[in-house]
Amino acid sequence: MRLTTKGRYAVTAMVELALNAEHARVSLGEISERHGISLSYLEQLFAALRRQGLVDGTRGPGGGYRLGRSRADISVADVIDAVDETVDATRCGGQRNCHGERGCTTHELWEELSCQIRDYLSSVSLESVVEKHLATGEVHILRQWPARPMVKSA
Amino acid sequence: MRLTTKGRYAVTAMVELALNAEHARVSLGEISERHGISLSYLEQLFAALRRQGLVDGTRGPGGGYRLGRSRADISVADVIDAVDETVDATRCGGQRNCHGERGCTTHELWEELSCQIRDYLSSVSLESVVEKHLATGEVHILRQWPARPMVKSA
DNA sequence: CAATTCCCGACAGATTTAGTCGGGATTCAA
DNA sequence: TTGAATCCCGACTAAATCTGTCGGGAATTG
Repeated sequence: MRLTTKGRYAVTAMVELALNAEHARVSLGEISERHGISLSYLEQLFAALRRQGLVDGTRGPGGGYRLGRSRADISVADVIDAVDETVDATRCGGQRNCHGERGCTTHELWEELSCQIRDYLSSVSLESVVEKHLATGEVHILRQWPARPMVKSA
Repeated sequence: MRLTTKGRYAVTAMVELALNAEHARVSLGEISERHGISLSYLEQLFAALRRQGLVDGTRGPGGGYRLGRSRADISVADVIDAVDETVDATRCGGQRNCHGERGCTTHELWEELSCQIRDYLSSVSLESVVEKHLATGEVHILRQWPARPMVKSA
């Protein structure tokens, strides 16, 4: 588990999606403008999120992204893992280190710490983040597009 | 708070120190050989740790590093912060982003998450790490040097 | 059709990581 | 006093990663 600005961007963007209603779409352009993240960079991040099934994109005007499943069902760890995708790199199997008979006990140790952090972040869902957020500050829905009207002719 | 291999190296090395008795010294050469980390890189990390008072170095044969204070009094967060030293970079003061009247609520949100991770890592002392480690695996003291004999003439 | 948006891959600059090198300074012991 | 061990320091470099750009394409809507 690594924590970088990349993960922060991803979580920020995912929270933006979570703030919207279940079926509303949010375009990357909106997120880009709102948070000053480059559109193409967002596209890269969302490509990874899409590969993990965390988001679901629709093309064309009025299109955009929405969460791939319920926001209660997506954890912060899911999001960070999706964009980081350094699967292990900590265990000693692939490393050339770890001399002596003691092996890599301290590596396992770090792995354990890493797991605990992951456990913690796995326990935080987008829903809980949103709720905490709503509790402290006002939020408005953001899109200008007609947001895929419920009744076609309305 | 960021989590990278740099922090992992630092924590690994600090645990190595914590595994030794209060007044025993461990040289960077030993740690370097044991974990396959370059000596000079370790020196850089320890320069940062020393600046924060987390370790205390002694030169000359039989010298080395020991913890700057009790291992119960050093948290994993202390160690990671010492080598990362990215003071903020998350808040919006220095950033050119955050358009619109909504400000950077999602930034604050991330900051909050980040704080929670930090809180968690602050609650984990080197001592607790060592204890957990001792509970699961065997450990031997590592130095070959006479380790600063208690009685000079013995 | 035109506009909007997702989608894709290659590229490039900046930053960070990781490591190298060459030299000190200090301490210990022979 | 000499030599070895070790910390200490700064500059430099190579590789990786982060962050962002560019140019194009495909799907959808109106």
